[in-house]
Amino acid sequence: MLAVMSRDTLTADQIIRAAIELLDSEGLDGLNMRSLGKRLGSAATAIYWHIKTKDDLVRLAGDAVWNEVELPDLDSTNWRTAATAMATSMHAMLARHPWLGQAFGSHLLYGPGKARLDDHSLAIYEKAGFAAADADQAAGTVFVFVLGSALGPASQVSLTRRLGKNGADAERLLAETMSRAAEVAMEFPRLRERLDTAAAADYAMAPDGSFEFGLRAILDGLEARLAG
Amino acid sequence: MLAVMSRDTLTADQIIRAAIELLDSEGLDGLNMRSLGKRLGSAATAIYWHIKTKDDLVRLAGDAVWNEVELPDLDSTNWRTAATAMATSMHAMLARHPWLGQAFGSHLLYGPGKARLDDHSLAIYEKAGFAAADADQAAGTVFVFVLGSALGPASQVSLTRRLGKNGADAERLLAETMSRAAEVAMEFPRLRERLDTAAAADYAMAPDGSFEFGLRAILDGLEARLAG
DNA sequence: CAGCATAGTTGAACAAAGTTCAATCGCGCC
DNA sequence: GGCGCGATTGAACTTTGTTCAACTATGCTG
Repeated sequence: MLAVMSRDTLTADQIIRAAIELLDSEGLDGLNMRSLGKRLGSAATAIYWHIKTKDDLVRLAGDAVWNEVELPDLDSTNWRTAATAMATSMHAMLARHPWLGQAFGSHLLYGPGKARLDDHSLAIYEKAGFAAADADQAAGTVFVFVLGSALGPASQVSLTRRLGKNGADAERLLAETMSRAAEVAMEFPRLRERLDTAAAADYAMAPDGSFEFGLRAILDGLEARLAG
Repeated sequence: MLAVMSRDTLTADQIIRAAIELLDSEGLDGLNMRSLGKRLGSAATAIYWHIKTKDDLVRLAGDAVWNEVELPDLDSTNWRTAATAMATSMHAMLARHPWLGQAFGSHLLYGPGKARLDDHSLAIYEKAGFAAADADQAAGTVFVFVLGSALGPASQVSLTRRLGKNGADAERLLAETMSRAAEVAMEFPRLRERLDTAAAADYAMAPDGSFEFGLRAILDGLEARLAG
């Protein structure tokens, strides 16, 4: 039945796990087959026996990490607590795997992992009292917000890597980029005002606590619709 | 003063405009220096006289398209109408340039175009009555939602191009991908239910009207916070 | 136990794409 | 007419995804 291999042989799971590690540390464009092969202790081309293309690998890795999102129990909590917990867990997952946001913009990730998520989040909004079609859209709204929130950090990882590649000090160049952004912002009254108070460079990214703020606002809006 | 060139010579503006056209039709990974050169009627390497790197070009193109977003007049409308108009205009812009969502996840776009947008959107939420810090977060929430909404379509463009590259019929392969997604969804009760009613393949993307739905919910939530 | 089929690996090699560089071109100016 | 410099060119180098033919080792079958 199960063929037991004595030889040290690769498996798709092993490859996917290693790919996720590389993606986490190097970003979406830091993943390449040769260094992945090295990490696996085999030739880069051995991977192709198990996985069709790099795009496929990204899709598989992308779908795998959705499984890290915790699905709140719906029986013991009200919908809003559940919705908050799930969005927060997804947010945390995206912080661990910033490349997923990017991948979502280019690889059309849809597999069992994402389906598991979608199903549960629909359950939450149906429990809240939304009709099927509205539950769809409510879930989509939260999903899109959480995903969008991950793009800024993803950008930073990607950029740091790209800048650091050509020998130069990555941190310094990133800081430079940020300060150029600040310079641009200086020309606008409201942005300038912010630069005085807050850390200038952080402006391009989302300010602290903005995820919680946004999530609360969205759920408030959804809740209001239920009441109305 | 102004050096007038008789010879047909490239300008950065020309290059950026051509790059935007290519990006629109081919997606972020469809842009390459050689075909851009061809479109400009010059060697690919001539571009490097005017622009440092391809990454820079993407940043410049990305910042340029922000300028297509219309800034509503704040004196003649209430904040909510203005916020809706601006978000809708940005949504439309992203539909014209789906690659911008992707670029935002990898190139840390911040320039005059984006600053112009940020400034105006802060003005809207300050007018609404938010204190400076809250206006920041309110603006960020809407921004992230609109940006996130663009990732699905971007993904589709990117994928279509990638799939169509190797000779195969892009549409057919995309349909196949979608139906495989539908197959996965079949294993989950709530998703299956939707596949019965709606067009199955569209599920992975945002359903129709979900942008308007989400935007309304977010603004409802923000408005409630002002009242409370 | 010999030999064979087959799963799995390897390194060479190709193609696409970003970028560098030395050579050159052509325009305006002395 | 020749010089300088802004701008262009094509060749070439590098990185990276992928293919392919050769090879290896493992389990199976006679």
